[in-house]
Amino acid sequence: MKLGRRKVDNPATARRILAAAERHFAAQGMAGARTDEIAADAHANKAMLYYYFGNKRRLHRAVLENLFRQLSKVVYAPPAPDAPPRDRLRAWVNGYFDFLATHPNYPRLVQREAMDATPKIEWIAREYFQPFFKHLTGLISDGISAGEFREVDPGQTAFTMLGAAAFYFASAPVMRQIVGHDLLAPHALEARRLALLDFIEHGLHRTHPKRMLEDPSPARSR
Amino acid sequence: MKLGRRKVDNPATARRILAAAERHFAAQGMAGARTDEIAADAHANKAMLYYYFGNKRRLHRAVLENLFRQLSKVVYAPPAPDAPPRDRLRAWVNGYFDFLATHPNYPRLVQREAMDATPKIEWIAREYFQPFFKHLTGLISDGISAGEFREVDPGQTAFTMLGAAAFYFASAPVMRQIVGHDLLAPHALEARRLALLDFIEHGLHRTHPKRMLEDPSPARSR
DNA sequence: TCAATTAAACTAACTGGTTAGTTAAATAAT
DNA sequence: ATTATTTAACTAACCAGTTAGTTTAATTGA
Repeated sequence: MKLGRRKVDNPATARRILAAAERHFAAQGMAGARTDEIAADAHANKAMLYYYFGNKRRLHRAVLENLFRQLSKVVYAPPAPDAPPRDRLRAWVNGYFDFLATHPNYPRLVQREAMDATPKIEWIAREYFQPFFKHLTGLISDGISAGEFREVDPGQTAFTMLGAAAFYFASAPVMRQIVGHDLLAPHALEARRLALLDFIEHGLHRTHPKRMLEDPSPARSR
Repeated sequence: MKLGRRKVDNPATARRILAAAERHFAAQGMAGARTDEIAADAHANKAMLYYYFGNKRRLHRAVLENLFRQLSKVVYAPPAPDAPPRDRLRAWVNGYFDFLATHPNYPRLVQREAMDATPKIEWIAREYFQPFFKHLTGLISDGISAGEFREVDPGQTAFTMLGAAAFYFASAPVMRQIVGHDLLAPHALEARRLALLDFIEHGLHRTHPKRMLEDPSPARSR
């Protein structure tokens, strides 16, 4: 009789713990993060972590699910279902980019999971990565069918796009030391967005219209 | 003056430990890897790990330096110093790709370090990442100056290229579950190489000559 | 040639600090 | 009054690092 009666919905303590755990898991990884430090960072007693989340692994999972849920809302929303593939793909990239920019912990958390060979996180692949990936390849396929994109391999192109986007954010901590400025600063982010869209534009499209850079999209959140 | 048993410079045990540590650090991270498991995997007594490498952190550092040394040999070698930038960049991409393909632990090890915000690994950035990055941006700048490439931002383009290459390899463990086949299998790697070169070609060059896909490069190792 | 010598290479068992997870009791909320 | 929330103190396991001693092999000297 496991009654999952926990009112884990709202309590401020649970939210503080979740936020602190997100930071620590992103920075140190699941194995490197310390429950004592998470609790201290959340201004909570360590026992609260177990009271609300059971154990370290389930806390980690809760962090991931919380982020995936937020991402799903943003990235699957069709801003203009009947718009040309070119615009729909650009809107998707902008949406994904905005999410990465506003959730700086996400790329590192996910990259860490993606590098883990253990099948213990198989649910992540099935539940989130797979639909996410299929959605992107679908957008690319649509563009090819419509004759707007070159006849690239959608899967390969999806890898390239995801890598180009995720690597920038995941590597930001070290790259700061290399390029000498903060990659996550607002103006750096806008430069990255434009460069990304520009490169995709030229790599993917048969023709290179100027409009992709003008950015009049209704999908942009900011 | 000389007495006793002669010291052999690179004992088999030390090499076995280094190889096992590379696998474990890549798969589990520095914090997640267990010294007992590394020693067992290397068929060595755990004390040998400390005998040869001092402690866990120095073993980890030795793993990284060993790989960086190998990479440096491959990726800075100018196959044809006076060749056109287009060819030099393609040779560079091929060399880097070959290194990633033949050293599957490297991308995950490096990505893990890149995500760490701690300045304890500042030597990596200064000693290896910085020259590596500068070299790539230099190649791109040369191509722009020569009028062969579009006037892109070299730094942004380097991020895109590195991300597109590294993400594929670093994410291979999970992506296998998503796309249903092994991304590191020989035919998958060749497909990835071609897709990468093709996308860079179209994203970077002013014109899109067919020859980039023919691959008659002398820089290819296989 | 062959034992004595010396340093390198190795092993099994141990240690102590760290860390995930628990408990029992107190307080706040309904 | 009963349940939800919070706390300090506790415990058991884990795990990096050590130690004390053994084996192997190169070198020396008679």
